[in-house]
Amino acid sequence: MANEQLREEVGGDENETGSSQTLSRNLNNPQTQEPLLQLPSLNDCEKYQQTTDVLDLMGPIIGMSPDKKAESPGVVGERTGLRGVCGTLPEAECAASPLATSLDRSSSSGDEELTNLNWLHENLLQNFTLGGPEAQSSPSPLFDIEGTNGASVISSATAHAGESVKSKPPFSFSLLIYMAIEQSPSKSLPVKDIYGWILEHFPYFSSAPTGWKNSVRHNLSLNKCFRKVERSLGKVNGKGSLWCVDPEYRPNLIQALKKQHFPTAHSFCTPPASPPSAFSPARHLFLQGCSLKESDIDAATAMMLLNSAPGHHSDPCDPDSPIDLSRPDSVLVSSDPKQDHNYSSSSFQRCSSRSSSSSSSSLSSLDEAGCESGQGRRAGSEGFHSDEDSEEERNPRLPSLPVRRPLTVKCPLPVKRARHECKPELDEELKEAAGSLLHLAGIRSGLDLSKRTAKSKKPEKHRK
DNA sequence: CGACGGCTAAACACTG
DNA sequence: TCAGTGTTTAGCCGTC
Repeated sequence: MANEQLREEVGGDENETGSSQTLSRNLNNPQTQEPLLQLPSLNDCEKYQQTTDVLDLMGPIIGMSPDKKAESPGVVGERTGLRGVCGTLPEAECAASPLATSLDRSSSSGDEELTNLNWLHENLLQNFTLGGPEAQSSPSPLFDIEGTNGASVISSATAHAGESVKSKPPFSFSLLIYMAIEQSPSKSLPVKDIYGWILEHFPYFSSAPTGWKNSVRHNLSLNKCFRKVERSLGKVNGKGSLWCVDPEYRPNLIQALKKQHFPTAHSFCTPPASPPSAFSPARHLFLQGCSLKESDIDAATAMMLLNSAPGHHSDPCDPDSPIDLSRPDSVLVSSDPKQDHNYSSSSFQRCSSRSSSSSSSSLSSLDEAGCESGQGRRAGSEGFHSDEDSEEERNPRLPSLPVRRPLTVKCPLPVKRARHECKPELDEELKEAAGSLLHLAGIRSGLDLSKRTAKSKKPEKHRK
């Protein structure tokens, strides 16, 4: 039940050829069957391959090939990369996305300005298709990150990485979980699949002591960002629940991701060679599962942002909309380092707090559809605290998920309407995304990487 | 120095 | 019975 509804919500049946068909649906205008996104030519892709590595960065996270999915034990092969872009967005809105149109323009304009935002957007969205049929059909290495050619990319990166492959990822468990969940088409994963995703993307854990699984579960249980969704009728295999990201905390997680601290340098991160040099290290991000530069995480962040913003128009009232970049209080990127660790900024709550009328989030829908989690949220202590933790929220046994969180800012508009009303703000979203992309491109001032120290520098184990 | 975030370990209960 | 899952507690470390 839960699964079915989740799948319905994300816009497609995951079965059958699932990925490709769903991707087609997401890519094509349902009315005209015209492609919503003009995919660049192969030549373009190859050109980009020569000039940037950012796609390599995005690949494993955003659009791993279905083949890879199948290989992954934990990650059920029911995701498509593009889902992340338009998965929860009505196709019509995807079609109306200024981003899509701008991409059309840019992809045909032949603009080779490396710092051109269109180019960046194009690159990113190209990469968003990595997991889709285009990825499968395209012989371009860009679209075959993990396929035949991708293997070489990976091996190449691994060769560069050396020991770093076994380095601890610079992400916190909550972020790992978040990424795993966000990468799932249904935006929810069982613990096992979360394990699988982490293992797949961060080989470090494959050789790490199993304690990390405990940590994952610990995070899921304690971190308020994650919510448990009963599989209920949909349970086909095994025990356990599905876990999803609480939409209310999604911005927090994204900010956390954006602000994640990283090791500043790693031996394998070879100096960039091509013009968009700042992209170069990004190649290794999720292939290494470690050793990121801050620009790398910005890339990841940009991915996440784009994953949920342009084209995937956020409805400020729709918790299902990952983030509304147009809202200044949504993806709040504070310059205050103190806030970097304070994910509980009330503005987040304001922006993303679900209204009772906007409980159309995947989770809320699930909840309303009868798959009551029955667990509400526990009194999370780890992760992202809400300033508005009410007594109700602290009561882990209150089953009223949809109204679990007190409302602070109401969205006066019904979901559907609000979506339309927000469209003029897409420019702002694009600007936001552009900012992230500029970060991604290394066009940022004063990378104070030196300020940041590796969180994972402490030796594994042996601590106690 | 304290608060806080994060990680790890452990214990326990529940469930398939 | 067992393994997986979920929860809780405790302690430690690093950062601010």
